[in-house]
Amino acid sequence: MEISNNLILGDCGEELKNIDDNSIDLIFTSPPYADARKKTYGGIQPDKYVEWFLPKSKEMLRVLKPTGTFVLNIKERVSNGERHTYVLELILKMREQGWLWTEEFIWHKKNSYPGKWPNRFRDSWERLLQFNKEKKFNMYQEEVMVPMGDWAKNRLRNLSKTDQTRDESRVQSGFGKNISNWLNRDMAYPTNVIHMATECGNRNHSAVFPEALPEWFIKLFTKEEDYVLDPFMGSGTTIKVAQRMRRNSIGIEIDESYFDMVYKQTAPAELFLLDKGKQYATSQHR
Amino acid sequence: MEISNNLILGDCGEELKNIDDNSIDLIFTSPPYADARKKTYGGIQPDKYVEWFLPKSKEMLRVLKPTGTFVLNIKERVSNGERHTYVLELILKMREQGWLWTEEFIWHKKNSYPGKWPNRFRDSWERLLQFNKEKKFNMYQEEVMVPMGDWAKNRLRNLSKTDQTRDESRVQSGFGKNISNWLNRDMAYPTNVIHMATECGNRNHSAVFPEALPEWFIKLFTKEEDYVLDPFMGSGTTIKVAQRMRRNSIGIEIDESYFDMVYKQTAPAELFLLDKGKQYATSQHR
DNA sequence: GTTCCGCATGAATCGATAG
DNA sequence: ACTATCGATTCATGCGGAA
Repeated sequence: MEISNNLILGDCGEELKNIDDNSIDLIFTSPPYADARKKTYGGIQPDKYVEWFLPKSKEMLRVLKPTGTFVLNIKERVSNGERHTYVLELILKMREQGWLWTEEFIWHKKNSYPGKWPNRFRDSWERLLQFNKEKKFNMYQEEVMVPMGDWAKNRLRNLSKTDQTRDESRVQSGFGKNISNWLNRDMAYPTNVIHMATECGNRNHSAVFPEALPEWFIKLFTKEEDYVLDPFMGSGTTIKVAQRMRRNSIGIEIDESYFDMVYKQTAPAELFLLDKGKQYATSQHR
Repeated sequence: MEISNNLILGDCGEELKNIDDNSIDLIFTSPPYADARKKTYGGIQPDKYVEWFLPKSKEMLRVLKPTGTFVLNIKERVSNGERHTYVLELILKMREQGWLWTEEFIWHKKNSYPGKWPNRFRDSWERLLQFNKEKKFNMYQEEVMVPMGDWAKNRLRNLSKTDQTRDESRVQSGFGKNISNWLNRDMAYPTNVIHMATECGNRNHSAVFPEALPEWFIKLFTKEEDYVLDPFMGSGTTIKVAQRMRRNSIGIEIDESYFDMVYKQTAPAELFLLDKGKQYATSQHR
């Protein structure tokens, strides 16, 4: 089966109109936050954010399948000493558009931006708002199961301290393999709090979220050959992960340099054939 | 200096009116959630929650000192497959009342309520909404500093393995003191995500939150002899912690059996004298 | 092949300074 | 007075070079 990767240069408010009704299984996106990324985006004023976003979310509602899910990564900025309320207002307005506000996941960023202020600590979480079109939607919970609670830690604690310290390599080699076998038998469902560090800027492409974040939601809400859309593609993290996971993907980006970067980085089919031994289609670019 | 502990039986909407303007340093409370605790609070309907709460928050605004803080522990319930929006609406309405929505802390509940649903994971976080009266408020950040990241681990790793394993008692006695000195110099400020397990319900009164939660905010926003108010006292966790920390406290509770329980459990002054060797006043009950 | 240390780098926020 | 820009603050992370 061919997997397509469709990259579109343009404003998603316009480009979304060319996408069919009820054709997308998962929309995962992180729109530019108000006043952030000024250089690449226009730097939307916090007070204008809702009216800027609503026409786009209306189109997203149209293109999403009834069984599909929209996951919106967003966080309000501090404005004049207060958290701005545009995200709250956005949720209320999107419900009026017809969206169901199913859940709010928390992304806990362990390595948040440093800094010190007299009246505030560092902000180390972001919202992952889950919206749906219908009450019944596709969710594949088993795909994101995790090793159970403190199980591993407890087992390790029971080993003598000497064993732990004297030969650390054990844990990473043969001994570790045993552990991972046991782990498979003791998996639990995750919660709505996701712990993930942001990727550090040492690599060239500094993405705003780590690949593991879209990967988690793609696993949870789609299966292979489903359609994933990111209307604010940016550095293309969501799209690249979707392609790697054999999901059809559509990415829209208004900034040409971002678009070109993703276009170049999108792996040609040959690489996938070598890496995975599976058959992939050549990426479709426009 | 005498520390008072004032317990009031009644509806906080009424009883708050007897409290002086600008007299409270910290309001920390967890109001009955919509539809929860039906027996004691009549089970406020989600759709009526905001209008039920607003008159009370108006009085809280009046009694809070300009330098004071209101921390509201709340989480919206699932209603008809969606997260209900009453918390969002409450924030917007409270801002119209004059409150500043300074920050939203996340309480990550490590051991959240178990359960499995087809379209939803376990809910393991709650909101801790920080409201203020003025942009400038009292905040004692140093009081809640935490050991810095992997610093301790790295330093410990540098010690010879033998020292770590051969004589553990060292770490806990003289040797340990050196370490804790270093730690004091290498503390970091916390973030706005608070990791805390809920207390297991072994004790009779199943408290809504662990003592460490109000303790953290009492440390952060008050000093000794300041005034702490909990208008929805419930099992009295906030009040008991405040008293232990030498803060004056006022607790209001509408349910008589809750009230009686806290009244009986509030430690008499003699116990505190023995425990701490400091002078405490006899608790004032009304 | 390891492990270790040094270093640059952020979806940030405040307060002061400048227009 | 109100907005725009800038410096100072701070810490988890992962890369590269060194031992």
